[in-house]
Amino acid sequence: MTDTPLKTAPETVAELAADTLRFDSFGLAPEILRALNEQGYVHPTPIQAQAIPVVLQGRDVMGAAQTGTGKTAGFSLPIIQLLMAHANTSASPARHPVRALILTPTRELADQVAENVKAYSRHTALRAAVVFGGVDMAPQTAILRNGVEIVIATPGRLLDHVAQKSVNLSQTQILIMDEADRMLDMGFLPDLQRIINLLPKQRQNLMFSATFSPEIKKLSASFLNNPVSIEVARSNATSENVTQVLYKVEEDEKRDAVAFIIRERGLKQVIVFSNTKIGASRVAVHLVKQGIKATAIHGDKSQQERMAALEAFKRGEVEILVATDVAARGLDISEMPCVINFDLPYNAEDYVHRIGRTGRAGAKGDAISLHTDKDERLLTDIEKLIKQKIVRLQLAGFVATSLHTERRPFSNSERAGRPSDRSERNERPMRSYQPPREKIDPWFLKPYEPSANSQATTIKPAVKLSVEEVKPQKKAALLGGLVKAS
DNA sequence: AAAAAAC
Repeated sequence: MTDTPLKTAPETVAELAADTLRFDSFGLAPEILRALNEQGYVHPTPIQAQAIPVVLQGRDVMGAAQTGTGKTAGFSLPIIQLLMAHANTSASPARHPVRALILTPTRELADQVAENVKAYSRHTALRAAVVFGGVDMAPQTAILRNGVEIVIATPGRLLDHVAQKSVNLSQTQILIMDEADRMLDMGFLPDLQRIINLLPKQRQNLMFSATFSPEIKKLSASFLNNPVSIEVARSNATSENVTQVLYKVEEDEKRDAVAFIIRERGLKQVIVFSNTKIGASRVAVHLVKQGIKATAIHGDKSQQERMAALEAFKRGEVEILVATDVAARGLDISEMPCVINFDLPYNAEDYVHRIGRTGRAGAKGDAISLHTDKDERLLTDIEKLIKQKIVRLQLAGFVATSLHTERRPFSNSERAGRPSDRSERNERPMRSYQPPREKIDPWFLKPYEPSANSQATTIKPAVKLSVEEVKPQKKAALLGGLVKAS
């Protein structure tokens, strides 16, 4: 499925090992290998190479892996194998006990994991069902009552089915918690605890998390039994394939800035992240008004609308998906060349997740974030977490230039003495800014000079731009902010 | 502070 990344040159020992390995060297059943063959998969990814043998041994696993690493296949292939190998050992097969349970934090992710599991198990007798809220319960109930071995679920709806007695978890041998850090963030712990109380004490546990916070370590210590740690990417690290930049704008310029960036770079298949549901909707509306094919996806939309938006985006009918953090994790959408943070996320970890939507599977990606004066603290948190400084650039036509009374970029001399606060300038923001259509290059960059050992030095802009020196005092101010951070 | 997830 789209879950398995393309191969790139091996870099780590694990990757080297994975390169010489083939799926048929794990002792997987012919039915599974056949499904893999049909999809053209021969070599496992690093996390698959590490996870498959360990899961097959029946060990608990704590996996630190971002999406796009082949994580889903990493756990679903061996659990399919385990369930096949120990088929029908249940004393009461008529009761159709669920034998493996996969929990995810969002409905879309549940759906996606289910699609993968179904594809990998299609030649086996195993049945899988996906269960999440926002849609009619009756069809789910019917499938569950008919009997399934594997359930993929969001916690709330699963507990609903438990209350209705349409699902029996008393003989579940394997529990998989996907995106466990997200589940904690979202306050799923009580539901998680309730579900775990329904499971047999003796079972195999697999927990996956993109980041490795103290809370996750605590959860792992309480739910996992002597787990094997599997780590592919450096934890809390962002992909080296992703070029990260920051553009400073004023709050009321953000929507225009996003439209501008999309148009100027000719971006297609971009996720724009907003911190709020209302913000996401507004940005989408604004982009549509500017003739950009955009739509919003967030938790206030019906499940039908959410699925339709995602489908339209995957098909390319919608080019810009404006999303809340509902889409930050897990969703595997191919060909994501760029992610834009309309707002910087409140949690630094969410930054990692959001920009993890691009630069997948060895491809290059751009992560563009807008920030305002108020975001300095968030920025220092983010830079601390990812252990690198993000290059700060300025966006022509914004902050200091043509959004205002004059519809052209300010000259250097004009810009130099200009107060940054709009009220001081006694100016009214322009409501709908139309970037110049002609071939006036509206971009300029003020490269922020990173500290000597910063990784940001390797970052190059994605578009050709003219470069201008940063004023010494401004540079000092920027540096000052960063020095305090580290 | 806000997002997500059950009716």
